[in-house]
Amino acid sequence: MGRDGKPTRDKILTESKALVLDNGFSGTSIDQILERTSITKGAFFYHFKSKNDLALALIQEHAREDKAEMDRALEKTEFFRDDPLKRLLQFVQEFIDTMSSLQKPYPGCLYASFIYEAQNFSQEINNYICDSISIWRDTLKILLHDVLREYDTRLDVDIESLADLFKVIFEGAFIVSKALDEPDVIAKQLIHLKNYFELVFESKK
Amino acid sequence: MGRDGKPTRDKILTESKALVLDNGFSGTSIDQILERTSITKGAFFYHFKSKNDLALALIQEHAREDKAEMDRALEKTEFFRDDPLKRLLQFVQEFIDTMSSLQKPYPGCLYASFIYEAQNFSQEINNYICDSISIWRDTLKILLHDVLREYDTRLDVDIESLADLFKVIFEGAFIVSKALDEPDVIAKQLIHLKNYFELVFESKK
DNA sequence: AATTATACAGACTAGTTGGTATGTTTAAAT
DNA sequence: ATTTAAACATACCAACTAGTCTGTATAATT
Repeated sequence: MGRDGKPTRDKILTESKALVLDNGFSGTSIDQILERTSITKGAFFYHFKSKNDLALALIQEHAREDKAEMDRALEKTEFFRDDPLKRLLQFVQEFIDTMSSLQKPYPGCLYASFIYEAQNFSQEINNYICDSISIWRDTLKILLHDVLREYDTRLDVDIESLADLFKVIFEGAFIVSKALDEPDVIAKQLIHLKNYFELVFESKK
Repeated sequence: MGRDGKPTRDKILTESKALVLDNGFSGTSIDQILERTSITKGAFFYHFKSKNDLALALIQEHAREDKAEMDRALEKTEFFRDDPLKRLLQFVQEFIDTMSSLQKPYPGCLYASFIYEAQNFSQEINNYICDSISIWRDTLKILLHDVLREYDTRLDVDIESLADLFKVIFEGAFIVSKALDEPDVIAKQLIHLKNYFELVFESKK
């Protein structure tokens, strides 16, 4: 009954995400999206009942991919579970590897883009962003507490904010990388995060 | 000849900056600005020949204040010039102090806001942002090289990216702070930067 | 007091915006 | 072959957008 709409919907999401990261959500018109996807208004409003509905779908999709990347890195580092610090360091290294082969600056993060025009969005969307970033905090907190069971810290550190530091550096690096048009900023900043982890923890005597 | 227009112009800049940080630049209409400032279209377009002209003025003004804060912190830490590490740490501490008394999340940074809709702006504006962030890099590089003359590093660090880390953490902390609606994120993240500086440098033997 | 340039007020416009209404095509199920 | 619902296409609209135009108030200068 009718043809398959998923490719169209996916195309809309992919192209509009790219447009939003360049122009902002308010700065991206539906007509622009239609041009990039070579579809028409009828098709667009068949898949999304409003522009705000597209925003919600964009964030949900981004949150899905975001969490998937986190889980992938978690799985790949399970091998080091016996040494929680090694695991933590390798966890960061996974993202260094991903980010060190960029030719152009990373297009950026939808969370950040949306946060800087948060008043245009429904509370539902803003909650979604809040929850998604909290997941990183909670996950990193677990990894850090595992480390603390076997390591001391060379100075007093607040673990919750140390968990946040991961996303903080990512988001900040995106912005500086885009501003300076230097793709390698992101990987280089993540190396400093890894350095900090290496320096702040020491084996219990 | 005619009355003083500076208060009006300043009011436009102040209110539109606040609006832009909440709604994005494209998401902020001139009518919104008129409502917030209680002026009329005639007054607005007397002071700014176009909306893009306002964008340029906003960035220039923000860059001015941004640099002023940096210079203020530099001056306040000149006292520690004999110990470059102490000076660097105190430099960071100055911003920790400023950011630790926030009741609401810091409204954010115009550079970041603009970067996420960069395609809507002229090259002149984007260059302005690039130059402004480069100033932080260059200034921190000087402070760091001063440190390196009297200290060793506990592990290999790239100085240029270490200089960038300052703005990276600031920008990232703004976003996470806004997303989670937690004002204290910024100061806490800056403390980690200070920690990192403390840990990475050690006195030459 | 008259002049003059500055600083603003407010009605107006052409183009763009998100969104709708109605019709048409597609392809699986009967 | 016919039906049927999903997947589009296209013309259209009201509201909003940035920007203009013409007129008026203000205050220092002559």
